[in-house]
Amino acid sequence: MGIDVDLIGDFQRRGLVAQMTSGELLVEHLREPRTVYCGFDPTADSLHIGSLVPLLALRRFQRAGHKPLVLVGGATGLIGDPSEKAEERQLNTNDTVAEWAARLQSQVSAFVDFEAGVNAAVVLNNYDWVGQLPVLDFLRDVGKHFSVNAMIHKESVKARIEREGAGISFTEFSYLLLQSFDFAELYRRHGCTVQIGGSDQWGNITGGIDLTRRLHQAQVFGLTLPLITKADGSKFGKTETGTVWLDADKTSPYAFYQFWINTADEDVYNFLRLFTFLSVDELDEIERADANVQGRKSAQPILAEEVTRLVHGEQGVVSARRISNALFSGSLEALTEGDLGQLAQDGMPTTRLDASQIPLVDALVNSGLARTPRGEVTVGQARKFIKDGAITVNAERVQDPDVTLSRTTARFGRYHIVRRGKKNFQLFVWSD
RNA sequence: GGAGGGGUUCCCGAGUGGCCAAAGGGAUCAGACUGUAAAUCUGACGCGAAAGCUUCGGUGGUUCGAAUCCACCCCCCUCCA
Repeated sequence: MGIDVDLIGDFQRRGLVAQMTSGELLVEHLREPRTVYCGFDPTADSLHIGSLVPLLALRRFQRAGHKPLVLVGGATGLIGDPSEKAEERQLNTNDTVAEWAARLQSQVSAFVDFEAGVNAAVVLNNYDWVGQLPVLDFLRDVGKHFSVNAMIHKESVKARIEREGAGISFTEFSYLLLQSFDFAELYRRHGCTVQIGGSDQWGNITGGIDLTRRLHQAQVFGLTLPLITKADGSKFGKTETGTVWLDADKTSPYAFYQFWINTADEDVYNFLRLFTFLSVDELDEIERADANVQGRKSAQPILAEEVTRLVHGEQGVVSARRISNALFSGSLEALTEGDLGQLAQDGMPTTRLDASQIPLVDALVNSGLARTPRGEVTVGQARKFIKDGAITVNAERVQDPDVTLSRTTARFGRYHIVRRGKKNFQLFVWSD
């Protein structure tokens, strides 16, 4: 397999480079097949879309002929990276972190290729080399190479020291040493010479570069990826329902697809560059074509399909698209009994009903549709939505707050599709 | 240690005895328009169907009545030492 010597050029054209060490040397270095790593700490039971750019970047390296190491931070996750938090974090228990680490291992595996021969991916857990490390060895062999004077000037540490009422514990302060040691250790064990990560990882990466030079007299490299920003300044990756997770059980493929299809025009071409493998030329073509389109741009559906396919596979795309088409094409009446059953299968938000009837207000509350702007679910909000004309039952607007849902009004005696606002749907299924 | 300034509803920020559930802006949600967009316009925005109930750092007090006055306490900021 040949090496794509223009990998960094492609990264730059996509806007995927925040910082990199010795640019010229790195480009030169990547003319040969190399081993590159990126770490993911288990801070939750799933990664979210914030980790997507680094994951895909690893895959870009692999496609260019390099060998990706995906590091799950079973050890570092026990400590907590101060660069990710404005305040000292609560430590999670060993069991919790171990369980999360195991989950992440299988999750990240979907993003790289293990059958690629010489540059097949490897998933590692840094607990394997840090977990049993004698503290005295660590302090003498690793700690000796770090200057506290320099460390307190690192961005992440400085912010915490200067922040009123926050501070930083020795535990988190030493995070840098652990991650630096990872890089040195991956160099020693796997010949890994490149580390990538989010832009907040720059300090941790350069720490590893320095340590590797001191321990092994070797030149290794680092590259950070940009923080994803939106044109309107709001935070990327959040919806009114919360974080967009990669785990299908936490964020369904349908919800995931919807997140992307709702991308603003001002962001969508940029996101296509960051989150898909379509070539820059193809993307330019899409943008050019869209410029002449008056209505719906073609970019959002492309983005949604590409990213959903990467995360949830072809099946995820098919079901997400099936639900989306059913709900947003405006022809709910056309759905057959089989279609409705499929929607539930596909992971459309569903509530099961046991009684023979239920007041619409209660249904809105039980399903969580009656969510106030503040995030609470109340009866009052349910009534308000109905009065405001925000509620639709089986495609018909309902404005009487005393309406009751029953089997007799259900489609095929089983289904009610309730919509709140423009794009919040809930499928109610009456049990047999 | 001394001298000032301040803590108001998700955020910013008015309000200094009743007309205050508390101006205005932002965020959010909904309606109209539209492309499941942006911009714009409209409405909602403590809880409650309502009566009413609970809010203005905390605890007490004055008063017919307090976010507004008094006492003490907690926290933040600025300046001086």
